[in-house]
Amino acid sequence: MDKKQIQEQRIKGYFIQATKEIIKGEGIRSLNVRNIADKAGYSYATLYNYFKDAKDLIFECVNDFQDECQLHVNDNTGMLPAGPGRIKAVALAYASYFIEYPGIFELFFIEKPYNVAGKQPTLDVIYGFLDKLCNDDWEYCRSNNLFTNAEINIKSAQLRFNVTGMLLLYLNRRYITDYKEFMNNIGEQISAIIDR
Amino acid sequence: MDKKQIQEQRIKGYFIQATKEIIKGEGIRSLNVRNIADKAGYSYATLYNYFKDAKDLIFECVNDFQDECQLHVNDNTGMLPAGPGRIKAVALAYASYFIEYPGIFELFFIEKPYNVAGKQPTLDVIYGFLDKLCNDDWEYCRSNNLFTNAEINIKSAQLRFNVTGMLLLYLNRRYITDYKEFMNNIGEQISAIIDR
DNA sequence: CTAAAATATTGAACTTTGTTCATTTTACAA
DNA sequence: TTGTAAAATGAACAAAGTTCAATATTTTAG
Repeated sequence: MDKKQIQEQRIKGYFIQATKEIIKGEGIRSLNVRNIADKAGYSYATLYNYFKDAKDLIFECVNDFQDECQLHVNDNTGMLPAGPGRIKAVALAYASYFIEYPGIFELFFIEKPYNVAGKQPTLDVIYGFLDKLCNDDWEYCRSNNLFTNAEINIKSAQLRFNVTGMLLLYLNRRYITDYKEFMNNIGEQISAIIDR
Repeated sequence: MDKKQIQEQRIKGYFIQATKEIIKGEGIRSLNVRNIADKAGYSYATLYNYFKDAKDLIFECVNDFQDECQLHVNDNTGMLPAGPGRIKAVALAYASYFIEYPGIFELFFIEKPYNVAGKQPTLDVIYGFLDKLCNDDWEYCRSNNLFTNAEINIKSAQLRFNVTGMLLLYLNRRYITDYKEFMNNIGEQISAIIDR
């Protein structure tokens, strides 16, 4: 029965791939079961043989997007030396990823899964994602006594909440400015947090 | 033609009142033109004689909710002396308002109006709302040399972004904790910002 | 006061989207 | 080759936003 599982995973993959393309292209708002299925080369009804519902399918994309975001961050910060400077660069790269793909921000932070219990692990990793990206650098700061444990706890939390809030306000047009100015502002905020 | 305008405003008011009740009660997700019209005592089609579309109607609620939130904040902080201590209390009361009415947070920060140009003034006042609530206290800090202008700019921005981010993560279940613990955490964050 | 004109209200109907299910198609083992 | 299990599918339904022609009400002119 192993063949069956391979085939099932492959077809799930087609739907997930189609969903990811639409989220990255037109965004989450123009996502619907019919255009997902079209792009995957199946009928919309077939989708329900592989996923409980549409929410279930789109939350399957979270892990892939996290991997992709991590790559983007590594590409932009991997050459920097560990420490506070790289934390700033990581946070900036993290923000720029979501600005490039607003639909992914919506999926990560705004979309509500119907069945919260089943999706809780996914929601947890979203919450801790930026911390995970900075983990090595926080460890570096700790072991080199650049910050105390208490400082690290405060700073990492401030980074997480501040960046999330800025992105929400910017992407939802409550915070009107252009990209360049926004990146300057978020850089200032990040520096204010890290540099004390 | 003044009578006409009074009548039109009155009927718009019935729809707005109905919408506000549903947002505060069942939340934005169970809001639809048919249950709004039912509660207002009209047909759903009548709604379109008074509002361009459903988005237009629900954004009309923003001002009323801001007034209500301001009252809530004043009730909880009006007796305190102006200054940094009251800024903390205002930010906490502001957060507690949105926690009591998650639907109002969604309306303020997540809901997207189709016609962004027409709604931009509303979006601007949402962005500056917390700053407005704290305005007297920031002025107090400035004139008493408790903080420099630069500090006030940084701190007010940090407060705005940090509180918005925490509320988003908490209300959308990325940040799993109970109400009491959350209020402790947000108090710590606010203190870290204000107390330097 | 009445009839015509203007205005307001309304349900029917259309669109879009998510979902279910009975039916058809396909794959495969005997 | 054929019978059966699995997979794929379109028809159909529900919920929601929106439009519009028809109906009801109000206002106005004679």
